[in-house]
Amino acid sequence: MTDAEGTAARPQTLPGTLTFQLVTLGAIATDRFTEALAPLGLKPKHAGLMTVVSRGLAASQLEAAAAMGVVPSLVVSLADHLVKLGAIERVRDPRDRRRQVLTLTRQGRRLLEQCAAAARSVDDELAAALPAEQRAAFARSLSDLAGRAGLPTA
Amino acid sequence: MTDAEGTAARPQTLPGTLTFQLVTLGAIATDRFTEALAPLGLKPKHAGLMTVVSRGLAASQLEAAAAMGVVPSLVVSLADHLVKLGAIERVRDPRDRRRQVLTLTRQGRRLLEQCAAAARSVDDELAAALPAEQRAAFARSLSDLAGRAGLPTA
DNA sequence: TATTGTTATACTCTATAACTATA
DNA sequence: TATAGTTATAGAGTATAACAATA
Repeated sequence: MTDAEGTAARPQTLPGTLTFQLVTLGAIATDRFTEALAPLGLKPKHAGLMTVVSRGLAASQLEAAAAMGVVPSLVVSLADHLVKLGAIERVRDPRDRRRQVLTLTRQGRRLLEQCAAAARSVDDELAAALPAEQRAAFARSLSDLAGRAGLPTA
Repeated sequence: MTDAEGTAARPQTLPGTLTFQLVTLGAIATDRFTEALAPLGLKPKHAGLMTVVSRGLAASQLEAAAAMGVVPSLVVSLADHLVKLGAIERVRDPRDRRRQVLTLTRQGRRLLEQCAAAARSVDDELAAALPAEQRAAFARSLSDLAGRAGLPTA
Protein backbone atom coordinates (compact mmCIF):
# COMPACT_ATOMS: atom_id res chain seq x y z
CA MET A 1 0.00 0.00 0.00
CA THR A 2 1.70 3.15 -1.18
CA ASP A 3 1.33 6.63 0.15
CA ALA A 4 -0.34 7.74 -3.05
CA GLU A 5 -3.35 5.45 -2.82
CA GLY A 6 -3.02 4.17 0.71
CA THR A 7 -4.30 5.22 4.09
CA ALA A 8 -2.04 8.22 4.54
CA ALA A 9 -3.24 11.81 4.29
CA ARG A 10 -6.12 11.62 1.86
CA PRO A 11 -8.71 14.31 2.09
CA GLN A 12 -11.60 12.23 0.81
CA THR A 13 -14.90 13.57 2.00
CA LEU A 14 -17.66 11.35 3.41
CA PRO A 15 -20.08 11.53 0.47
CA GLY A 16 -17.20 10.56 -1.81
CA THR A 17 -16.56 7.23 -0.14
CA LEU A 18 -17.74 3.94 -1.62
CA THR A 19 -19.16 3.07 1.77
CA PHE A 20 -21.37 6.12 2.03
CA GLN A 21 -22.59 5.69 -1.52
CA LEU A 22 -23.27 1.99 -1.07
CA VAL A 23 -25.21 2.74 2.11
CA THR A 24 -27.38 5.37 0.44
CA LEU A 25 -27.85 3.65 -2.91
CA GLY A 26 -28.42 0.36 -1.14
CA ALA A 27 -31.24 1.94 0.84
CA ILE A 28 -32.81 3.33 -2.32
CA ALA A 29 -32.49 0.00 -4.13
CA THR A 30 -34.00 -1.80 -1.14
CA ASP A 31 -36.97 0.57 -1.01
CA ARG A 32 -37.70 0.22 -4.70
CA PHE A 33 -37.22 -3.53 -4.73
CA THR A 34 -39.53 -3.83 -1.73
CA GLU A 35 -42.22 -1.90 -3.59
CA ALA A 36 -41.73 -3.95 -6.73
CA LEU A 37 -42.11 -7.20 -4.76
CA ALA A 38 -45.19 -6.11 -2.82
CA PRO A 39 -47.71 -7.23 -5.45
CA LEU A 40 -46.23 -10.72 -5.16
CA GLY A 41 -46.78 -10.76 -1.42
CA LEU A 42 -43.03 -10.96 -0.82
CA LYS A 43 -40.28 -9.02 0.92
CA PRO A 44 -36.64 -8.96 -0.22
CA LYS A 45 -35.64 -11.54 2.37
CA HIS A 46 -38.20 -13.98 0.96
CA ALA A 47 -36.56 -13.60 -2.40
CA GLY A 48 -33.23 -14.12 -0.70
CA LEU A 49 -34.33 -17.35 0.90
CA MET A 50 -35.77 -18.68 -2.35
CA THR A 51 -32.50 -17.84 -4.06
CA VAL A 52 -30.46 -19.64 -1.43
CA VAL A 53 -32.70 -22.69 -1.70
CA SER A 54 -32.80 -22.71 -5.48
CA ARG A 55 -29.03 -22.51 -5.66
CA GLY A 56 -28.58 -25.47 -3.37
CA LEU A 57 -26.67 -23.28 -0.91
CA ALA A 58 -28.84 -24.55 1.91
CA ALA A 59 -31.02 -27.57 2.29
CA SER A 60 -31.73 -27.15 5.97
CA GLN A 61 -33.04 -24.03 7.65
CA LEU A 62 -29.89 -23.64 9.70
CA GLU A 63 -27.78 -23.64 6.58
CA ALA A 64 -30.12 -21.11 5.02
CA ALA A 65 -29.73 -18.84 8.03
CA ALA A 66 -25.95 -19.06 7.78
CA ALA A 67 -25.98 -18.39 4.03
CA MET A 68 -28.20 -15.35 4.49
CA GLY A 69 -26.44 -13.97 7.53
CA VAL A 70 -29.60 -14.00 9.63
CA VAL A 71 -30.72 -15.82 12.71
CA PRO A 72 -32.44 -19.22 12.41
CA SER A 73 -35.68 -18.03 13.97
CA LEU A 74 -36.08 -15.54 11.15
CA VAL A 75 -35.78 -18.31 8.59
CA VAL A 76 -38.69 -20.04 10.30
CA SER A 77 -41.05 -17.15 9.66
CA LEU A 78 -39.76 -16.52 6.14
CA ALA A 79 -40.22 -20.21 5.33
CA ASP A 80 -43.66 -20.25 6.96
CA HIS A 81 -44.75 -17.53 4.61
CA LEU A 82 -43.27 -19.20 1.55
CA VAL A 83 -44.97 -22.47 2.43
CA LYS A 84 -48.26 -20.62 2.76
CA LEU A 85 -47.74 -19.25 -0.77
CA GLY A 86 -46.90 -22.72 -2.06
CA ALA A 87 -43.41 -21.58 -3.05
CA ILE A 88 -41.41 -24.09 -1.01
CA GLU A 89 -41.89 -27.47 0.54
CA ARG A 90 -40.63 -28.41 3.97
CA VAL A 91 -40.00 -32.06 4.60
CA ARG A 92 -38.28 -33.76 7.51
CA ASP A 93 -35.00 -35.34 6.60
CA PRO A 94 -35.61 -39.08 7.17
CA ARG A 95 -31.91 -39.54 8.05
CA ASP A 96 -32.06 -36.86 10.74
CA ARG A 97 -35.55 -35.99 11.72
CA ARG A 98 -34.49 -32.75 13.34
CA ARG A 99 -33.71 -31.20 9.98
CA GLN A 100 -36.29 -29.56 7.76
CA VAL A 101 -35.29 -29.87 4.13
CA LEU A 102 -36.45 -26.97 1.98
CA THR A 103 -37.14 -27.35 -1.72
CA LEU A 104 -38.55 -24.94 -4.26
CA THR A 105 -41.85 -25.97 -5.84
CA ARG A 106 -42.80 -25.25 -9.43
CA GLN A 107 -44.82 -22.32 -8.12
CA GLY A 108 -41.73 -21.23 -6.21
CA ARG A 109 -39.64 -21.22 -9.35
CA ARG A 110 -42.33 -19.19 -11.05
CA LEU A 111 -42.37 -16.70 -8.16
CA LEU A 112 -38.60 -16.45 -8.11
CA GLU A 113 -38.63 -15.63 -11.80
CA GLN A 114 -41.17 -12.91 -11.07
CA CYS A 115 -38.84 -11.54 -8.40
CA ALA A 116 -36.05 -11.45 -10.95
CA ALA A 117 -38.32 -9.59 -13.37
CA ALA A 118 -39.14 -7.08 -10.64
CA ALA A 119 -35.43 -6.59 -9.95
CA ARG A 120 -34.72 -6.09 -13.64
CA SER A 121 -37.30 -3.37 -13.87
CA VAL A 122 -35.77 -1.62 -10.87
CA ASP A 123 -32.38 -2.03 -12.57
CA ASP A 124 -33.67 -0.21 -15.61
CA GLU A 125 -34.90 2.69 -13.48
CA LEU A 126 -31.74 2.94 -11.43
CA ALA A 127 -29.22 2.48 -14.19
CA ALA A 128 -31.01 4.47 -16.85
CA ALA A 129 -28.32 7.08 -16.34
CA LEU A 130 -25.46 4.77 -17.30
CA PRO A 131 -24.45 3.90 -20.86
CA ALA A 132 -24.61 0.15 -21.46
CA GLU A 133 -20.87 -0.33 -21.34
CA GLN A 134 -20.40 1.51 -18.06
CA ARG A 135 -23.38 -0.35 -16.67
CA ALA A 136 -21.79 -3.68 -17.50
CA ALA A 137 -18.52 -2.67 -15.86
CA PHE A 138 -20.41 -1.51 -12.81
CA ALA A 139 -22.21 -4.85 -12.61
CA ARG A 140 -18.90 -6.69 -12.79
CA SER A 141 -17.43 -4.65 -9.96
CA LEU A 142 -20.52 -5.17 -7.85
CA SER A 143 -20.30 -8.91 -8.42
CA ASP A 144 -16.64 -8.95 -7.49
CA LEU A 145 -17.29 -7.12 -4.24
CA ALA A 146 -20.40 -9.10 -3.38
CA GLY A 147 -18.57 -12.33 -4.02
CA ARG A 148 -15.80 -11.35 -1.61
CA ALA A 149 -17.79 -9.73 1.13
CA GLY A 150 -19.19 -12.86 2.70
CA LEU A 151 -22.38 -12.28 0.75
CA PRO A 152 -25.39 -12.65 2.96
CA THR A 153 -27.97 -13.12 0.27
CA ALA A 154 -30.62 -10.50 1.02
CA MET B 1 -34.59 0.89 -26.11
CA THR B 2 -33.70 -1.90 -28.47
CA ASP B 3 -34.60 -5.54 -28.17
CA ALA B 4 -30.98 -6.47 -27.55
CA GLU B 5 -30.54 -4.51 -24.34
CA GLY B 6 -34.13 -3.67 -23.55
CA THR B 7 -36.92 -5.23 -21.55
CA ALA B 8 -37.66 -8.09 -23.90
CA ALA B 9 -36.82 -11.73 -23.20
CA ARG B 10 -33.69 -11.59 -21.09
CA PRO B 11 -33.00 -14.53 -18.84
CA GLN B 12 -31.12 -12.61 -16.16
CA THR B 13 -31.26 -14.36 -12.85
CA LEU B 14 -32.05 -12.53 -9.60
CA PRO B 15 -28.55 -12.59 -8.06
CA GLY B 16 -27.24 -11.15 -11.31
CA THR B 17 -29.26 -7.97 -11.13
CA LEU B 18 -27.80 -4.66 -10.01
CA THR B 19 -30.74 -4.27 -7.69
CA PHE B 20 -30.15 -7.51 -5.82
CA GLN B 21 -26.45 -6.80 -5.53
CA LEU B 22 -27.00 -3.23 -4.34
CA VAL B 23 -29.47 -4.49 -1.75
CA THR B 24 -27.08 -7.09 -0.39
CA LEU B 25 -23.88 -5.07 -0.61
CA GLY B 26 -25.69 -2.04 0.75
CA ALA B 27 -26.71 -4.05 3.79
CA ILE B 28 -23.13 -5.21 4.34
CA ALA B 29 -21.76 -1.70 3.92
CA THR B 30 -24.37 -0.36 6.33
CA ASP B 31 -23.49 -2.96 8.96
CA ARG B 32 -19.78 -2.27 8.75
CA PHE B 33 -20.20 1.48 8.67
CA THR B 34 -22.47 1.27 11.71
CA GLU B 35 -19.80 -0.66 13.59
CA ALA B 36 -17.09 1.75 12.52
CA LEU B 37 -19.14 4.72 13.75
CA ALA B 38 -20.08 3.19 17.09
CA PRO B 39 -16.96 4.37 18.95
CA LEU B 40 -17.92 7.94 17.96
CA GLY B 41 -21.37 7.54 19.48
CA LEU B 42 -22.97 7.96 16.07
CA LYS B 43 -25.22 6.07 13.68
CA PRO B 44 -25.12 6.41 9.89
CA LYS B 45 -28.09 8.79 9.87
CA HIS B 46 -26.25 11.15 12.22
CA ALA B 47 -23.43 11.26 9.72
CA GLY B 48 -26.03 11.86 7.01
CA LEU B 49 -27.51 14.81 8.85
CA MET B 50 -24.12 16.36 9.52
CA THR B 51 -23.30 15.98 5.84
CA VAL B 52 -26.51 17.64 4.76
CA VAL B 53 -25.92 20.53 7.15
CA SER B 54 -22.26 20.94 6.27
CA ARG B 55 -23.08 21.07 2.57
CA GLY B 56 -25.65 23.78 3.05
CA LEU B 57 -28.35 21.51 1.64
CA ALA B 58 -30.56 22.30 4.59
CA ALA B 59 -30.61 25.08 7.09
CA SER B 60 -33.92 24.19 8.73
CA GLN B 61 -34.88 20.80 10.09
CA LEU B 62 -37.70 20.45 7.58
CA GLU B 63 -35.28 20.96 4.73
CA ALA B 64 -32.94 18.44 6.27
CA ALA B 65 -35.74 15.90 6.47
CA ALA B 66 -36.54 16.44 2.80
CA ALA B 67 -32.90 16.17 1.77
CA MET B 68 -32.47 12.94 3.70
CA GLY B 69 -35.75 11.37 2.65
CA VAL B 70 -36.90 10.93 6.24
CA VAL B 71 -39.70 12.33 8.32
CA PRO B 72 -39.22 15.59 10.26
CA SER B 73 -39.72 13.96 13.64
CA LEU B 74 -36.71 11.77 13.01
CA VAL B 75 -34.57 14.82 12.35
CA VAL B 76 -35.57 16.11 15.78
CA SER B 77 -34.07 13.14 17.56
CA LEU B 78 -30.99 13.00 15.33
CA ALA B 79 -30.40 16.71 15.95
CA ASP B 80 -31.04 16.30 19.70
CA HIS B 81 -28.26 13.75 19.83
CA LEU B 82 -25.85 15.86 17.78
CA VAL B 83 -26.51 18.87 19.99
CA LYS B 84 -25.79 16.74 23.04
CA LEU B 85 -22.43 15.80 21.47
CA GLY B 86 -21.71 19.46 20.69
CA ALA B 87 -21.61 18.71 16.98
CA ILE B 88 -24.32 21.13 15.84
CA GLU B 89 -25.97 24.27 17.07
CA ARG B 90 -29.68 24.92 16.86
CA VAL B 91 -30.76 28.55 16.80
CA ARG B 92 -34.16 30.04 16.10
CA ASP B 93 -34.35 31.96 12.88
CA PRO B 94 -35.05 35.54 14.02
CA ARG B 95 -36.96 36.18 10.77
CA ASP B 96 -39.28 33.24 11.38
CA ARG B 97 -39.13 32.00 14.89
CA ARG B 98 -40.72 28.68 13.97
CA ARG B 99 -37.59 27.59 12.13
CA GLN B 100 -34.59 26.00 13.81
CA VAL B 101 -31.41 26.80 11.93
CA LEU B 102 -28.78 24.06 12.17
CA THR B 103 -25.08 24.78 11.90
CA LEU B 104 -22.07 22.57 12.34
CA THR B 105 -19.73 23.49 15.19
CA ARG B 106 -15.97 23.09 15.09
CA GLN B 107 -16.42 19.89 17.08
CA GLY B 108 -19.02 18.83 14.48
CA ARG B 109 -16.55 19.33 11.66
CA ARG B 110 -14.04 17.28 13.58
CA LEU B 111 -16.59 14.51 14.12
CA LEU B 112 -17.64 14.56 10.49
CA GLU B 113 -14.02 14.12 9.46
CA GLN B 114 -13.81 11.14 11.82
CA CYS B 115 -16.89 9.69 10.12
CA ALA B 116 -15.18 10.10 6.79
CA ALA B 117 -12.10 8.34 8.14
CA ALA B 118 -14.30 5.48 9.37
CA ALA B 119 -15.92 5.22 5.93
CA ARG B 120 -12.52 5.19 4.24
CA SER B 121 -11.38 2.29 6.38
CA VAL B 122 -14.53 0.36 5.49
CA ASP B 123 -13.84 1.24 1.85
CA ASP B 124 -10.44 -0.36 2.11
CA GLU B 125 -11.93 -3.56 3.53
CA LEU B 126 -14.72 -3.76 1.00
CA ALA B 127 -12.78 -2.79 -2.08
CA ALA B 128 -9.58 -4.62 -1.27
CA ALA B 129 -10.55 -7.05 -4.03
CA LEU B 130 -10.60 -4.40 -6.75
CA PRO B 131 -7.54 -3.06 -8.55
CA ALA B 132 -7.23 0.71 -8.12
CA GLU B 133 -8.39 1.48 -11.64
CA GLN B 134 -11.48 -0.66 -11.44
CA ARG B 135 -12.20 0.78 -8.02
CA ALA B 136 -12.10 4.30 -9.39
CA ALA B 137 -14.46 3.40 -12.24
CA PHE B 138 -16.78 1.75 -9.76
CA ALA B 139 -16.78 4.88 -7.61
CA ARG B 140 -17.64 7.01 -10.64
CA SER B 141 -20.58 4.79 -11.54
CA LEU B 142 -21.83 4.82 -7.97
CA SER B 143 -21.64 8.61 -7.92
CA ASP B 144 -23.52 8.86 -11.20
CA LEU B 145 -26.30 6.64 -9.94
CA ALA B 146 -26.47 8.23 -6.52
CA GLY B 147 -26.60 11.66 -8.09
CA ARG B 148 -29.59 10.67 -10.22
CA ALA B 149 -31.54 8.58 -7.79
CA GLY B 150 -32.97 11.37 -5.67
CA LEU B 151 -30.21 10.78 -3.18
CA PRO B 152 -31.55 10.64 0.32
CA THR B 153 -28.33 11.11 2.17
CA ALA B 154 -28.06 8.24 4.63
C1' DT C 1 -25.63 -33.69 26.13
C1' DA C 2 -25.69 -31.43 21.72
C1' DT C 3 -28.26 -29.86 17.80
C1' DT C 4 -32.41 -28.38 14.82
C1' DG C 5 -36.16 -26.04 14.72
C1' DT C 6 -39.82 -23.32 17.03
C1' DT C 7 -42.10 -19.98 20.01
C1' DA C 8 -42.14 -16.05 23.04
C1' DT C 9 -40.26 -11.88 23.94
C1' DA C 10 -37.63 -7.64 23.46
C1' DC C 11 -35.14 -4.25 20.97
C1' DT C 12 -34.03 -0.92 17.18
C1' DC C 13 -35.42 1.99 13.76
C1' DT C 14 -38.59 4.82 11.75
C1' DA C 15 -43.22 6.42 10.64
C1' DT C 16 -47.89 8.43 11.92
C1' DA C 17 -50.67 11.25 14.74
C1' DA C 18 -51.55 14.60 18.14
C1' DC C 19 -49.89 18.84 19.99
C1' DT C 20 -47.41 23.63 20.67
C1' DA C 21 -45.60 27.83 19.00
C1' DT C 22 -45.31 30.97 15.66
C1' DA C 23 -46.86 32.96 11.32
C1' DT D 1 -55.72 28.83 9.16
C1' DA D 2 -51.19 27.12 7.84
C1' DT D 3 -46.48 25.82 8.97
C1' DA D 4 -42.05 24.35 11.80
C1' DG D 5 -41.02 21.74 15.20
C1' DT D 6 -41.90 18.52 19.01
C1' DT D 7 -43.79 14.64 21.66
C1' DA D 8 -46.31 10.39 22.08
C1' DT D 9 -47.44 6.32 20.09
C1' DA D 10 -47.36 2.51 16.95
C1' DG D 11 -45.53 -0.56 13.44
C1' DA D 12 -42.02 -3.28 10.85
C1' DG D 13 -38.18 -5.97 11.04
C1' DT D 14 -35.03 -8.68 13.35
C1' DA D 15 -32.50 -10.46 17.31
C1' DT D 16 -32.19 -12.98 21.89
C1' DA D 17 -33.80 -16.36 25.00
C1' DA D 18 -36.49 -20.18 26.44
C1' DC D 19 -38.32 -24.48 24.86
C1' DA D 20 -39.37 -29.07 22.27
C1' DA D 21 -38.00 -32.85 19.57
C1' DT D 22 -34.48 -35.65 17.96
C1' DA D 23 -29.76 -37.21 17.87
